[in-house]
Amino acid sequence: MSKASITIKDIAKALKLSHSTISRALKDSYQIGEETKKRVKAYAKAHNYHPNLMAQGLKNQKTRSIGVILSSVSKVFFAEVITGIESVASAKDYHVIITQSMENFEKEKNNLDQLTWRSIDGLLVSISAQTTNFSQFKSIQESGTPIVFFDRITNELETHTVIADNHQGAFDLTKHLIDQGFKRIAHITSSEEIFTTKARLTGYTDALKLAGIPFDQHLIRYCEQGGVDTKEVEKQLSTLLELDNPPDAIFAASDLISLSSFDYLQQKGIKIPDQLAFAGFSNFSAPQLFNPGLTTVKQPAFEMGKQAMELLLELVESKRPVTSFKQVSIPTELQVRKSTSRN
Amino acid sequence: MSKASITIKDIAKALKLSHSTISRALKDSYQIGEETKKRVKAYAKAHNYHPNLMAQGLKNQKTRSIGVILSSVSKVFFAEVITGIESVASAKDYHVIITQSMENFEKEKNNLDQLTWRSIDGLLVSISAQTTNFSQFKSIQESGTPIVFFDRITNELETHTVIADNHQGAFDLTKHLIDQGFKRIAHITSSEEIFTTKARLTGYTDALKLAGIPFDQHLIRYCEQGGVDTKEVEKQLSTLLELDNPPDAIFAASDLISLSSFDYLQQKGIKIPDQLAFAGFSNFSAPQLFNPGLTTVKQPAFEMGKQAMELLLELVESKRPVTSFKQVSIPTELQVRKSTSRN
DNA sequence: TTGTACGCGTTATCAT
DNA sequence: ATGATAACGCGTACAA
Repeated sequence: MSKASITIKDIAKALKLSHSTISRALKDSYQIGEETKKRVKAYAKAHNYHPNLMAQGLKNQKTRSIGVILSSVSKVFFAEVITGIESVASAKDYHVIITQSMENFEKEKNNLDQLTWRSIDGLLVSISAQTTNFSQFKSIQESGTPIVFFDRITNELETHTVIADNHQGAFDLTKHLIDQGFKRIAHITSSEEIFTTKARLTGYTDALKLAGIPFDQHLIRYCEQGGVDTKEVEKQLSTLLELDNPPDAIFAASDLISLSSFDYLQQKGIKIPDQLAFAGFSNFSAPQLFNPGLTTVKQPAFEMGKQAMELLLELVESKRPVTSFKQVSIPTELQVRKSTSRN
Repeated sequence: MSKASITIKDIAKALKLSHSTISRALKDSYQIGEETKKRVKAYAKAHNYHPNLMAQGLKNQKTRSIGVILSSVSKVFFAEVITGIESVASAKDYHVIITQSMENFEKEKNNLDQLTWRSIDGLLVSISAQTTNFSQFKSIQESGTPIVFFDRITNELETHTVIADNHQGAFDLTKHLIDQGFKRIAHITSSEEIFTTKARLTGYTDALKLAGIPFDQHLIRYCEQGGVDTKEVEKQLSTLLELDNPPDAIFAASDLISLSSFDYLQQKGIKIPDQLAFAGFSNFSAPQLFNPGLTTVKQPAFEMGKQAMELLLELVESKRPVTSFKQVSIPTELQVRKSTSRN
């Protein structure tokens, strides 16, 4: 158990100074002589001194830890977001506690409780598909812990937000389908409530409008659980396929939904894109290897994580209360492949 | 900044007891009367008391945090491992600090330094493809911080290890290929040094031996960087394809290598499985959607993370030094799909 | 059965 | 320019 780590007191003894002098010298206090500073710093470096984070935290009421709530690390999108977050965190000596809500409101609440009593300095959240009540987030914010929302955001709280440009991504993809000659484009998406759903839906409708294609409510299918349950997606899909006037193209709104849908269509023996075109929002690592290659809208995951973390640390480290907030929106990237090509 | 969190002192004042009595009552000390215990606990619960982790840590020289080093969270395998780790951690009130080595020895060293001076209670490691020097791990272990290795392990340190049964997985896959009638099976794998490489290679050779197929050194190709660099994989592949007597099947040893290889073969217009069969170790979320569906050996990622964390916490929480160590090996799962079917 | 006093490593407020 | 001392919240040896 004996960590060989050295403390300020050790340095004080060795250099025959008081521990407060050491502390000040290490923080470059103006009250300490240059001579002493040098001696202290040299000794500290030589003996690989690092401040004890718990002692610092106890004193300053800061933990230098940031909580993150997202739906699941197994989604490539979030894995990349985490990498973005970490890149900022490690540079600024914060550490990151990641929790997964699995799209479940209760789990999200538990994570929130856990993180709260661990007394994190700040919180980064992509809200779950089930969440409609934000009182807990609000009370955390009011108690002084800054929150930044990313990906799945809300306007129930005033704070920084970071999203992919969902509207533009959905617009681009829909327009691409229209340009390919598809006319009945179905949109299978997540819970109606959440932010991304709305943004993507308007991107979709705007593209239709621009092309003069009438909007058909029957072509919009919601998955309340965001597609965690495969059955849910399959049900919506089969509803679509059984329409009197079925779609000729499908636009899936997320990784999970894309996956389940694509799988289901394959199983049903439906030929893509000949019988039905298919595309979706997705950050799969290898959509080109699918059968056929999958047209995707890719979200700038790393960049989103990075920027969200930067904004959060701004709030955390700000001396005075921040009152003006940024709504960052980062462009998506349309990658066209075989699954949407009209022969 | 004012967290509304309540402390032991607050409870003491409210109940007109000393703070040490409160502390003891909350830990069910035998020296405290049942009556008092009840009152204290009731009050604590009612006011949502939680011990301040930093104060506890400072006192006990424990952080209740566990460091993790792995190559990249963007690999589905590791994402699932993390979920397994977290499932144990959150149940036991530990938190997990995840760092990524990106298969780079220097980064691994930095992560190790970072984690060390954060004074973690234990360390979970899948070593990078480049690592050949274990002195830093050794000194951490000697200084009293327990380490458990998983996935990429080493026998340079004495400790618990958790792996997938790489030998069996490689054996099963190779045998499957042989049963399908393939005779020249190439194996494209990671750095020659690392543990998993060796285990998979012997699984491969054992299957060949059993079938009476001669071993051909030319069919074994190593990627020193573990496939982070696509070019590296492509080079090894093209070497294989240009052999006088080229392979009729390829067995890739990892996610990354599978991906790069499969992609390259597609680009070259090589028909799988007709011209060349293909299979690999991989935890892709949807190998069935590939073109063609990919035969894979899947590693029990969640289970590995879970067991590794459980073993680590055993060490961390053990009162007396542990001297006997477990080498856990968890079965892999062969999933046969089109990419290895002989017509 | 309960209270007092001290220490964990650091920082801040005094004083010198 | 430097030192002594208190405080952050908790746990525990020692007293009572």
